[in-house]
Amino acid sequence: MDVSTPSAVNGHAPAAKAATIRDVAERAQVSVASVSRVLNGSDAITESTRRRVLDAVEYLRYVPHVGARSLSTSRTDTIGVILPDLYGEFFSELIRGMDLAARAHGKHLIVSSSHGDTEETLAALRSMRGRVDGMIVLSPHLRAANLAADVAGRMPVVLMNGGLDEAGRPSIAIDNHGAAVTAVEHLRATGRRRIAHIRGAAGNLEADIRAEGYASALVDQEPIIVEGDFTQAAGHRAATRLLALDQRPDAVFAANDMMALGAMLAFQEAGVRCPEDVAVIGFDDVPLAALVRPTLTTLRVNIAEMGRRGVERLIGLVQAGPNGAPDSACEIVRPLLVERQSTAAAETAGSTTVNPTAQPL
Amino acid sequence: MDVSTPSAVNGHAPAAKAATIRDVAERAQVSVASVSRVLNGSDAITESTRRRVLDAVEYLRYVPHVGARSLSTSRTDTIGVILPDLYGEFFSELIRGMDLAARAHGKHLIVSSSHGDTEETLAALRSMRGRVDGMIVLSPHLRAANLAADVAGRMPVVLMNGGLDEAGRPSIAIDNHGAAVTAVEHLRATGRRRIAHIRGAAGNLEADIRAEGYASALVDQEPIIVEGDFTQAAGHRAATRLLALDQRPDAVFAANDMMALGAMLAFQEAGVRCPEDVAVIGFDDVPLAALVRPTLTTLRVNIAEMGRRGVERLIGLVQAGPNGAPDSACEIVRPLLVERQSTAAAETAGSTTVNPTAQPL
DNA sequence: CTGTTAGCGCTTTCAG
DNA sequence: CTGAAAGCGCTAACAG
Repeated sequence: MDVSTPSAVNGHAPAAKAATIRDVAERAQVSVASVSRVLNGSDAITESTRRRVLDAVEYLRYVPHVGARSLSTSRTDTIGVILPDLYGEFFSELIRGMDLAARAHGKHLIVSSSHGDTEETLAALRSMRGRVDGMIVLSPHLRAANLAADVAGRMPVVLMNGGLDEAGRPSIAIDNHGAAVTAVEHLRATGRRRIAHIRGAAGNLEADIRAEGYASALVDQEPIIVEGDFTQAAGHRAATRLLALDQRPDAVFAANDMMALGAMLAFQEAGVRCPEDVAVIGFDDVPLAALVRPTLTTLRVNIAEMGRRGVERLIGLVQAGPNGAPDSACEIVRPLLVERQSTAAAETAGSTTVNPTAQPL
Repeated sequence: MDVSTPSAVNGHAPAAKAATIRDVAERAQVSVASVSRVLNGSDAITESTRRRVLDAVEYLRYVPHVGARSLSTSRTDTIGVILPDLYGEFFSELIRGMDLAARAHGKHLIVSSSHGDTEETLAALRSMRGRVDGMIVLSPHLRAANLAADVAGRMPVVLMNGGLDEAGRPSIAIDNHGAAVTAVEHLRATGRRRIAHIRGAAGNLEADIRAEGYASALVDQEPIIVEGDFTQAAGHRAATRLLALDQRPDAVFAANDMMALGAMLAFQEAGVRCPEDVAVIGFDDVPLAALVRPTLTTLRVNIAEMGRRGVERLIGLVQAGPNGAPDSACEIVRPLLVERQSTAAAETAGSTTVNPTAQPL
């Protein structure tokens, strides 16, 4: 052993260049096939061969080249995720859930954001060819998502884009319509009779469905819908417009929590009390919802769980292979109503004068 | 053309199996080499060849197989990121910044979390071999990070683990010590004389350095340190313990914003006013910091920007190649003091009776 | 049980 | 300007 080589000191080969399976075979005096076998724990192998191989691996610090491996096995053990964006709690929770599930199955995750652009979605998808075994596509636009599924060709794809009408494609979607109805009904049940809606970005599928659900659940009133884009600032602006109305609403259903929070802030600034003067309900149940005062009633979506399910669904498809039973089901996630202070019943609300001097967090 | 094949209708080949470069060559009546040339825009190519190739590509919906390509070019155009966790705003912001930078340079991102475990960190690192051109490693433990850099062998690695003493390795770190000193000095400048510290998890490098910086900046007082773990709940517990002290502190420096918020909540519940009775300063400047009341003074770290810098640094290393000028610099990010209400000067604080009835968000 | 060998899909000399 | 052929590192028959 050439002790003059620095790294030879700790019994390792100089790592000028990463060792290949051939180097290992050579050093262990066996064929590459045997090395491969040992490393993949496949066949029966003589204990002595195994030892020699493992020693060589150790000595050379050999790490199999996944790229090469997947080229020959045509498996990558990686799943691709295409998101419209990476900003905000929704996506980070989703990724976390997916990562957890992926790890549990020994898969890798490769994430790409498309910035909501259909072209970019497709570009991202293409660039994943040969890099992943399957994909999960989130897109606020039905078209992009479906297109993506087409482009993918034989690669399994799970759609998670909020639409329920993914006929023929494996997908997971939130029951946006049903949840919106639940929101309105809850507001009515707590005594509100003039309910407004701050909707999400135009053209966004989920926003459309929630708005539609809202409208369909109204009783004795016309829809009062103001545009938003899922940001807190938009919620603030929308609420300001609502306040300027001749007939102010006594309740607001915001298409997500961040807008609900923005609206609450606007109300507060205007001296309009929540929930006494106006009730507010959000959607998502971001952690923040329980931290503000009044705490925010909302429709909880277990995002990480959705991510997990998406991954497991996809893994199922991958394992089934192209000849597996065709999976065309749309799994539905039903948001859960979480009642908090912001929609406390109108009649009892007035008496909720708990420690008015406290500095709410 | 076989019009009976469904997809032949829109002028495409049946996509039973993804087309390879050979299929394209065959259909275009050229060699695979020419196809490769056209696709890589390399050599000069006859216009007619180019056309034929592009037509074939279009017809076959050919997408190059990145895995195969990288096997022969030994480039992957992908950078790997190993994080201790994926939970919370810090990491999502970091990933967002990294993604932005990666996209800007036409690179992909592959993220893996190690759950803080050194073994897992190494495993993740190994599994990235051949999949990435370089890595960014975040680890709260110096050891894991350094080990990782070793294991990586010839692969460029940028460390982002909070330690400043990464002698000999390219790295990016927050000036935790300096920022902690700034926090203490700010508290003193606003009249506080008995400053406590809620520290981060034991064994966490950043937590250690912040605590040390805190202690070093004290004047005329002994350190008052209570343990935390970066969660809001820990901040709450820690504050409760501080309140039980014989001599209550008149200021608290929490090692991050979430703990600061938890502490504020605890103070509020105990009827202790902030900032009048006790000032609170956090670290990070999460969005929430500006939304609570009182708004939270904190040390802002531009996380997305850090992510961007990490990626660009790594890309630089990758392009420089193994023979590039050795880069052993530690880039330092200095947090910025953002003064808000939670540390308003003691003497003026009393008069800040702005609209006490407002429902703070 | 182990070695030989033919690819996986692509890039890249090296000759025409 | 274009084609033939040699790999990149690994796996998986197929023989021994």
